[in-house]
Amino acid sequence: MIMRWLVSVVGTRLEASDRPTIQVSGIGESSPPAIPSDPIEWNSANVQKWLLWTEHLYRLPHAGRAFQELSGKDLCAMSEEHFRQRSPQCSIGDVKTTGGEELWSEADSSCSGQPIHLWQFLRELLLKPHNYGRCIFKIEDSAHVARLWGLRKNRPAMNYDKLSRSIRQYYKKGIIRKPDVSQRLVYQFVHPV
DNA sequence: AATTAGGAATTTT
DNA sequence: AAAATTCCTAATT
Repeated sequence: MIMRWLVSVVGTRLEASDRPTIQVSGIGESSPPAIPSDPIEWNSANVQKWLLWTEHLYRLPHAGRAFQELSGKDLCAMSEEHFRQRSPQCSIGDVKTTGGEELWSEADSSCSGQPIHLWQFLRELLLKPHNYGRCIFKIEDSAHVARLWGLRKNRPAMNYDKLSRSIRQYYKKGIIRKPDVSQRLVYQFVHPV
């Protein structure tokens, strides 16, 4: 549950059809350190590491300390109420219940107020559950990504030439950079240490 | 031929 | 005013 909440705050999942467009590469995975891909298998140390890292990277409210001794299994099983109880500051995600199934209202950038930023959009594309912590990515189909971005921004003339220029504006700001071994179409989110 | 890197002007929010 | 877009030149892969 909390996992789903974090994902919903942090970004949306990719549609299955869009998956091949942006692909996380296996190069230089620095953080977070080797953690089982399935949260269910995490021990409390793993949970702690992941929470702190995620909070830091995505500037979430600091709630990690409230979940100190929890295992991954506990964390995944945690309900919204339990979560609020532990961490009153974080009551962002709205939950709607439909026939027992909880649906997280989109707390992602597409409906929360201000215009979406390019880096947020890219992050959304990257934030599939299995991609926790991977932040070096390769754009497999630049034209496709540009098209999607143009759709999201209502900018039909968008192309990779322009999209990449916008990404380059992030170099100075320290949001995205080229990885140490620069490769075509490969970028890296700068994660705070 | 496609991608990268920035400068610079302009537009959008 | 910040973030993106548009357009462009030059260099690199």
